Amino acid sequence: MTERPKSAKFGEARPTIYDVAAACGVAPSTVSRAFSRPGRVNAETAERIRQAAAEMGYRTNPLARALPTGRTSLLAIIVADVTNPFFFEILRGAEEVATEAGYTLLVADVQESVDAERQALDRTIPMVEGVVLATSRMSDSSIRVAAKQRPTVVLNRSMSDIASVATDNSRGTRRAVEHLAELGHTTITYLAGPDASWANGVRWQALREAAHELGLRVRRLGPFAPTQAGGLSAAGALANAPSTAVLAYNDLMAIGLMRGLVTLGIRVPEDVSVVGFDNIFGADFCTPQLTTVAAPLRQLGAVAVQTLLNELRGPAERSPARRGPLKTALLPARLVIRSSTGTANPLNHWANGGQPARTAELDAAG
Amino acid sequence: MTERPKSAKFGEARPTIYDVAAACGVAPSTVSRAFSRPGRVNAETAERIRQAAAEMGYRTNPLARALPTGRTSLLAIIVADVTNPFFFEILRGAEEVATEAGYTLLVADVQESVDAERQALDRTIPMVEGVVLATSRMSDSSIRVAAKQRPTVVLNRSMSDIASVATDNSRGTRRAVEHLAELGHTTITYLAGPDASWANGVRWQALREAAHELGLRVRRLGPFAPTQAGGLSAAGALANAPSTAVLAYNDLMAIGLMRGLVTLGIRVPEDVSVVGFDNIFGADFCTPQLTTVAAPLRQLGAVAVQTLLNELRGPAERSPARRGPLKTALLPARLVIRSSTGTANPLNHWANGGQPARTAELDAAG
DNA sequence: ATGAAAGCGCTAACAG
DNA sequence: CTGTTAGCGCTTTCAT
Repeated sequence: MTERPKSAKFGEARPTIYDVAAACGVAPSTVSRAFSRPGRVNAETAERIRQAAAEMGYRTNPLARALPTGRTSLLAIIVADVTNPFFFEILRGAEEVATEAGYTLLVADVQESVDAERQALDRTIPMVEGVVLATSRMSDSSIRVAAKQRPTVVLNRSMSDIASVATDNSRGTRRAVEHLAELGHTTITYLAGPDASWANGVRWQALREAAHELGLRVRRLGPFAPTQAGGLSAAGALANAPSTAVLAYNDLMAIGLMRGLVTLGIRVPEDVSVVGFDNIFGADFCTPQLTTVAAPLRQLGAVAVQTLLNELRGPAERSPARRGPLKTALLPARLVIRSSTGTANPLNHWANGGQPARTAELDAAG
Repeated sequence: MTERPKSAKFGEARPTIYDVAAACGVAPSTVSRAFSRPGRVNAETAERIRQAAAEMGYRTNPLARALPTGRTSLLAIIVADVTNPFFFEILRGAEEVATEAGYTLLVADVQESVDAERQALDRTIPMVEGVVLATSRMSDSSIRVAAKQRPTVVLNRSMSDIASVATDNSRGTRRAVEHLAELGHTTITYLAGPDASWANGVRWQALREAAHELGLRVRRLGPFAPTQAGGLSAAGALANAPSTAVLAYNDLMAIGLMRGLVTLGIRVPEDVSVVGFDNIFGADFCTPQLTTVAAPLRQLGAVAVQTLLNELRGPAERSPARRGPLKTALLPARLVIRSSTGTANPLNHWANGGQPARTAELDAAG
């Protein structure tokens, strides 16, 4: 080992437990205990050790500690796209509880690529004690292999054999549908997101059920990219299949959609009402302000890490018996009504006079 | 060492170089070399080793490697607020080049708290090879103590003895002032951000200089929190000191300001033109769309990490001689003109009829 | 080109 | 309660 960062010009060769032990006339193991197992050492001795350590500027070396124990105090969170505002508050929530518990959070951005996701996992897993997969694009089986190596919890997804936490999309969707029904809309168009997205499936399904119960019809367009650009292109598709109410896969898409709509001369909410999902940063200042099913972002991140922490502490609990599938924690969503939704206009020229839909129009029960 | 994560139920006791060595009939050190020092071992032997390793599922243990060498392949980036869209693209850029170089990025959110920042540093420094401080709120001297422990680069700040990378705020500000001058504005109000912000000082200074040269007058209001809420309260302050043109410390504030202005019945850009800084996510879909001095966000993150990597490779370069201060890398900003700026209306009732300013009105040369 | 051996700094039995 | 003694898995002289 030639030039270690610490010896070269950085760190000035930090003292070790040996140095402290020598200075105090005790064994290194005692110093070790004084720091890692307070209580297992005589109060006075401990105090003497702490004192000396402080003076010498001793700091326990996390690497050296991690090697024999595996406790790195590191947790990883893999996000599909750091650039997506959806994750901001999730990260904040996750960091908060991780830090609180003495852990450091390692954030890996995989840019919506399954490949990058697998790589990130390969890279980080050996260094961390646990992983939270936020909106993973990987298959269930790939996730299971990761979960075999380290405690894992999935976010925004539901798996029967892996701890999961997600937004209660069904209830949220239902609230949105009710809102639209109250405004007099009779047909709702769903702008689909990625097929690989768990939430996409759940939202569509919930929409169909709620619509069925309330006697509304639904129709589906897409899939589109879950981005502003995706929403923009959805505007074109929608123009070919007019509708008075749209439920977009997420806010980003909804915002893009609205921008696309104005350029086509279609007004929101006069001509079309649009509802998004998530309530991300910006939903309150786009024009018109977006009505959306708000996900409890901060809480989602917090609960995910909390769950992970619990698994780290007592993995013995559910492992042996494995009685029945794990229930996924469903956090409540709430509908935030703003200005992008309005009463359905039965005389709406645009929605009634458009060309026939290019997409199959289904009865909700279909 | 009782139950290591790997032995319990996770990881199934991964094979070590000893296992691989035994399987190949070579010494462990040879296996080690085969992986860490390709070329220093016979091509055939190396191949044989790789083969066996692959079959046995051997993976080098980064922790064990890090202990003797200090090479953790970890870099830390400390951000003031993960929730601030300003950082999204910076993180993306940083992650990209870090990953590219085989490093993993550890993102720490310090929620705008100097205390949390110091803690985060304490926690991460021993585990990482280098640090980038993105928009640190700490004092120069605190930064220097960190830099003494690990290679460090500061982002959005300029220090003479620490590698720095920042946006060329002066030129950017100047472009904004020119734009406003062309539109016929004669007085520009600066909405100040945090005093502790380096960019805040630079922007204000540049504004004064540019205004002086172009014969405009300037005035300053604030400081305000660099958030939408801060901008909202600035709207009130501005109402007491009317102006036809405003330069806000950042986009978040500009957006908040515009929202506050509409509630006061003041129109943008008819009554006031507003210009922001950074061009964050949302600047293109707020109403009106924001004219702003765009920072090269992605590039900022990328260059910061790149600089750090360079320091990691050759710290010997500038250390001994230390000939003169380090020049900070200044990345070009560009003015993005959208809809929040318009021609000054000399008959503007609001700006001319308002109450006298509560804030000192200074001549640019003052 | 390869082997033998000595750690990196800390933790964890196992005695005493 | 504290000392002794082995390692954790890998890297790196130093020989051969």
